[in-house]
Amino acid sequence: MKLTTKSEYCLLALLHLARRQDGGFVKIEEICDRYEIPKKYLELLFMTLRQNRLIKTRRGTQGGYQLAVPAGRISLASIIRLMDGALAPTESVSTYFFSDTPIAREEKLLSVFREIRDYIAGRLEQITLQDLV
Amino acid sequence: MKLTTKSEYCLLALLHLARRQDGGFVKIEEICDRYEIPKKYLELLFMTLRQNRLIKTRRGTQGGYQLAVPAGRISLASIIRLMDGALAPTESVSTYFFSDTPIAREEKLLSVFREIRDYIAGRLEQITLQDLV
DNA sequence: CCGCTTGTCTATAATGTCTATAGACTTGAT
DNA sequence: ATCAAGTCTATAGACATTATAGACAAGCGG
Repeated sequence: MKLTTKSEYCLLALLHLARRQDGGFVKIEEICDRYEIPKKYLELLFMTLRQNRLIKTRRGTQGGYQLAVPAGRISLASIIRLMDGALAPTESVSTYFFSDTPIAREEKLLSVFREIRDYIAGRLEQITLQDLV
Repeated sequence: MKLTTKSEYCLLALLHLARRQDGGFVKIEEICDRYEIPKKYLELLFMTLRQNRLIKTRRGTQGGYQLAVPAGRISLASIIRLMDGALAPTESVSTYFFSDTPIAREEKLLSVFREIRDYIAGRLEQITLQDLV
């Protein structure tokens, strides 16, 4: 796992939406202003979030974004996997993004990194946006 | 932290040297053959390991590489930091490679990733090549 | 000393990923 | 109708990754 701005921007943006869940739709510019995120870039990232049903949108005046699911049901793991892929330190110990890497044949090395992956995944699956509001 | 082939190749190569510590110098070709590593690439990586005193070399016939330090004194953390940088999932929670990233202002998010960083670093600092021989 | 073998070092190239930006299009409210 | 938002596809610049090439240096065996 390595967080890029994709995950980081989305974590911030979704957290912002979680905090404004009461009101209507939140304009993207509000989020960009608050966290200094390039607007066009966040729009791109939001497309992915929307296609994966994490957020709902409305167009036009009064348009914007809101969470499509209660904040308590969106884990940090799901956000990061969506934006940056595997939580594991290397894909040879990844559950959802498995592929062979050079260390694949050294079982002891693998088990070290599997243990780390399990810790990370366990932790990030447990924590939701609600916990951070 | 994200392992690239740099770390993975070096972990394998150093582990191989750890297993052949008794004999003399190990030729790079032996390692490359065993793990299917491009020779010129591993030579490049070995330069870094050598400049950081993890390995010693001898040139010419009977030349090759060997560990410069007992296997029990080389942690996985030191290898990975050298080749791939921060163990932390993002540099805003990294001790040795700190820099600002977008999530820097959200203290709760930071603490989640700090906890993960601490786990990874603790684990990888504890495990040495000797443990994997 | 010669010639072979092995490591050293610098430069560079191919490919992929990250981080956007541009611009034409769609939808909804008034 | 018009304006204000989001949608979508394409593309580009910078950087990282993964090497490869080639000239050089050092050690060994005769």
